[in-house]
Amino acid sequence: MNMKSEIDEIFESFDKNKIFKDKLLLQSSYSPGEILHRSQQIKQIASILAPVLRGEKASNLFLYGKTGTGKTLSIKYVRDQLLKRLRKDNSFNLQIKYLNCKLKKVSDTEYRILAELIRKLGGEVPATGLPTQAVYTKFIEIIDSEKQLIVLILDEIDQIIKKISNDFLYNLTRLNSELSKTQICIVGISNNLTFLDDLDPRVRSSLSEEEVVFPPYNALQLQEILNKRAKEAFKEGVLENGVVAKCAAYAAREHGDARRALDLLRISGELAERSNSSKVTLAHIDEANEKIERDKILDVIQTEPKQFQFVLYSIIELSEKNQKPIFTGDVFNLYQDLCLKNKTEGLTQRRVSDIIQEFDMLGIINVRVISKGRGGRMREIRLAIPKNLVGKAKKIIEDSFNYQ
DNA sequence: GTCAATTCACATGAAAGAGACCACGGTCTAGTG
DNA sequence: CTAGACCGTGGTCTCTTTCATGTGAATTGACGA
Repeated sequence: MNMKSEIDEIFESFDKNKIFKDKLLLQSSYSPGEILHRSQQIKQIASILAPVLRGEKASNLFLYGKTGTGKTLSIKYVRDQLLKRLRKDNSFNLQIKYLNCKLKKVSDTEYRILAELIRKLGGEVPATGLPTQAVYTKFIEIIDSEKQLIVLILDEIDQIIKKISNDFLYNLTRLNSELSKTQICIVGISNNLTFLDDLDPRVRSSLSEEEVVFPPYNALQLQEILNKRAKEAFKEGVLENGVVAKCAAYAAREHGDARRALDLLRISGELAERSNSSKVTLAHIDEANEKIERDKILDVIQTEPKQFQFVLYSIIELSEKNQKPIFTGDVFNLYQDLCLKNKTEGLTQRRVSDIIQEFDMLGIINVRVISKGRGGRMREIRLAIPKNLVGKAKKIIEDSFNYQ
């Protein structure tokens, strides 16, 4: 977004780097050689998937746990170990493919998931234009072209259900019966604990032949994880006493999310670096915590399409004017005025209603459906942007008004 | 006073349209031998 | 004769509209005490 400050940031950290030794270790994409507090789960996964080493189909596996509890990390670790072991004894063809269903370019449709899978398996599919059935056929073709064993790891598998339907997974689980040579084994990962309940029973039983649960880390475990990485990532002595503990405590409060803890630590370090401090202090953590929150919100606002921004602007205006909670009708009216003033075609109330709901999901507003008896039934909307950000948010939207 | 029907102002769902993008196969055109 | 330009058809995707149905409780009005 603001390119300049990002560039500055990079230059500075190269220029007079007093804080970091190796920042990469704090990036969420980094996978450590050793995973703390997950040996139990990793052992489980390994023993369930072990049959593939003999060329047999393993049970379908289902992993669940909240975000940042090491699911992805663990499965990738096991995958790497399996592949490493395999190389020594290459008597059959094993493929382990990891696919995150939530990535923007992937998610959403059956077509794209299949296309992405095909691409991972070395095929070519155009981004659009083909009938879905054709892609499906091609998928089967490419899988079944030779005798092999495939392990499909589908991360954030709950997204598939939400966006597409049960049918897709159902087809996937039944794939084996359509294949003549190849066998396929599915590992589903979800951070939605209730996900299994909404699942079609047929899918559920076959998808979760085996389950592994990832409990959240507690503050102590988080601390150990952070400590281990911090030792490598930071220069000696730059962390003030209690910094790690505080990061861990913050993250533990957010259902033990290790990724969050690492982000917090990294951004604290960056802030310290930028403010030319030689130490990362407790204050930096608070600052970082705020920054993460702020960036998240402002970024969302900025990248939202125009109509969404109009709606949000209406909400902001209204909630600034009166302290009382506001309702769908108010927002829609003001929104229409706004469109009129800007000579823009407005959306229908149906659509605006959906937009409001989407904002709720993004966490920018809080919404509750209430009934005022004969006064009707509507959403009660409250802005969830911190007060000190409202002005900034408004400005962002105003700026983007002026651009067109 | 009580109880069921009514009514409001939307929420929520389903389906379908518009417009952008794209692949594929067929046809046309121009360049080549 | 053939490679490449061009076009029409039919597909997906996203955002949106249209039409339909659902919904929770205040209000109403009939009813009985």
